[in-house]
Amino acid sequence: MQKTGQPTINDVARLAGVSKKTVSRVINRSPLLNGDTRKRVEDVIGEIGYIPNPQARGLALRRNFLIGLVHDNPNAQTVMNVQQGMLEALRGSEFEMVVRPLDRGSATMLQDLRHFLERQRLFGVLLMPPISENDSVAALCDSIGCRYVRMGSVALDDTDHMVASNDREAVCAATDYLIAQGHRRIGLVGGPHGFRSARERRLGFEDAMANAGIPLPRSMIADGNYTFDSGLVAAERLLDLTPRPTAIFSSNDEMAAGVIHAARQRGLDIPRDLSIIGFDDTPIAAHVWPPLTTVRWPMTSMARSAALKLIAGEDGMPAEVEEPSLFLSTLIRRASVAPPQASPAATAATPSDDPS
Amino acid sequence: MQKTGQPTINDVARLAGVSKKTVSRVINRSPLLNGDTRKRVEDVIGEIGYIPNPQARGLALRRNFLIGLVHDNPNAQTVMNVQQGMLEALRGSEFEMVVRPLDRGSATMLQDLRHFLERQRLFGVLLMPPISENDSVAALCDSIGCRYVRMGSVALDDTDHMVASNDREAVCAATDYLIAQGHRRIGLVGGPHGFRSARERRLGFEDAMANAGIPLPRSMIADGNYTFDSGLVAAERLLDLTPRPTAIFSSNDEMAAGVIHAARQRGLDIPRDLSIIGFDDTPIAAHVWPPLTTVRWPMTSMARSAALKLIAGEDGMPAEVEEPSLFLSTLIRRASVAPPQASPAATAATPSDDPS
DNA sequence: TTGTAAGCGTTATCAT
DNA sequence: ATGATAACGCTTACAA
Repeated sequence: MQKTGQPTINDVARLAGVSKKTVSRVINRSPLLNGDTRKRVEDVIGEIGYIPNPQARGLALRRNFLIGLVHDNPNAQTVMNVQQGMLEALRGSEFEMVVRPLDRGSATMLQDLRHFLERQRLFGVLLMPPISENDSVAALCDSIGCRYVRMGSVALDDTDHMVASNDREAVCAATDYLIAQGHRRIGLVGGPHGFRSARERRLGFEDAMANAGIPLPRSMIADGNYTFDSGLVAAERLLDLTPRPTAIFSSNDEMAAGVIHAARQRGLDIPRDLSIIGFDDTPIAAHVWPPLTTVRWPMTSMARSAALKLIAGEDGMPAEVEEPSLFLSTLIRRASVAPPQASPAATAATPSDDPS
Repeated sequence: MQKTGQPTINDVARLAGVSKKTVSRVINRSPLLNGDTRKRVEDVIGEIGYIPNPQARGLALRRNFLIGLVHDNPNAQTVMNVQQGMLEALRGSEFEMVVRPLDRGSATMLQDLRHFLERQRLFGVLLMPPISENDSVAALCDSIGCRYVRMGSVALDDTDHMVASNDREAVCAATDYLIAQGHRRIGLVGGPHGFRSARERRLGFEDAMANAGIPLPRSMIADGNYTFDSGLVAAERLLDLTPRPTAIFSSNDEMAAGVIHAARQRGLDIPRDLSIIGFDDTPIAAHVWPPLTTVRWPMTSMARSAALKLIAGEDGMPAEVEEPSLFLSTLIRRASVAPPQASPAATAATPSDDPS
């Protein structure tokens, strides 16, 4: 035992009457080792509670046991779910997770990231959207020799470097559901320009409307920036229309909460006067009144797979993990959707496929 | 430059025509150094983009540049705010943050933590509530020689080892506000047993009622476990009372959201028929309908101070940072509180201090 | 003010 | 199958 309290490999070697290297072999599960010696060493290790020092190990191996999580503060719940997924994958491995928020807007963002990566010499990083959508970020990781996996709402890279959800199809299906309920005048509260997710969700919405042969005037689309307030403002614009929409798809839950507020401020009843669907299935969706029908994407599983891709071949993990790259979202039906009211000017087009 | 690509201290030394040690002195800002030499070395460092290797540094210094965040998944927003505060404090320093969720319920929780700390040899940890309330956790850190700072809703330790909010007083003030509005029949949705925060908040509530001379029958208190559903159930119990409460203080926002749902399901209007106050000021508070009056505690600032305490004296930080240990919460007044309706059986006591 | 030698705890190389 | 020896990149003695 050294003064630091923690026993070192030398202590083990001395006590077991072998060389450091032998102990090292035991630690690293070298196959060419006498069963006896191994046993003896393992016993000593157990007795004195020896734990290899990751710093020394990392130095000798010229590598590092840290995995970075790089994000640009999307909503808190998403980040937490991703952290949880990563940690699940890393659990039991020798890797730890270090978190690095970045300011997407900042001019020095790329520099900051480079500094971080070069300084810490991270083993790899998990890139969360929307930063993950930035190709130069991925290129930077590559050039520095830092592994990476990107999370996105659409395939952003080859399967070894990304996990993706199918936002476009999921929104299309959600909109189909609205249409199946009898809605024709459906508004879209879109996400911010430059966000791939916003684009995919909008495309999905347009797909559904086009498939149903419903014209989609530009006025039925109002963009927000994924915040509550922007959702409220966008909804006001939409609800000012005459005739006003009977349903609104919001590109995330937080904006959907804003839509609900806007509707409520006008005395509109949800879902009687207005149906609403959100996206993300954050806790807010279930806690809002009425509970919000929304699209759930498997962020935790995606993060877990992403992390597993990162450490594939390391630390006893199978060299070629075949983790999935594409993940499916599902529509969570709650109470914010109902067939449209038979109000004047409503069923202008086809009074057909009107369920229940 | 080595094969790894990154230049090392040797490269700098060679290029600058000095010894490693001199470069080391430059890096560590040693005072006894010829200005010329320093300049020359610094130039070389800048030119080749040398960055000291934290692993090697840590090994030589027998220390580590990682700060742990240990938590037991309270709500996501709280964890995110704390992470943000920590990161603000660590920004620009050589420290990184590694996150470690723990399962408070698990029998092996203490062992898990010990393993984590011994393996990683963390420089220090920030303990979030409710794990921070566990004295054996702090004792464990101590015994391992890992610095720690605890976050809590009341002073849990000496000022070097904790940051605390004043939950009791804050809840007392919030309840006073309800009383000042004219409420007399006020219910409490309490937090789970074993949580210090739950206890403090309840005490604050009782303080206010006692100060106002309002009797507080046991039936006016229903405990939940800080979740939406438990808040809903607790509220149902309270609202079943005859006469029913005209106001409810909920020990956190998530349960308050459950209270709102319960009230709405009975056709009660908020705040006309029922006033509600929550605690935490999570995003949910502002996004619920009506916007929730709630108590905000400065978690980000607390986390920042906690992290600064942790690294006091290190990395160029002043040796004796006098970071505050006690933090004040504030009541955020929104739309969920109003004077009680003049309904039958209501103003039994004093029809006095009735504002607005 | 600067350099030399030794060491931090581990692994790779090359013997034996 | 096992062990000396030299790294890994940096810092602390201790000299000069």
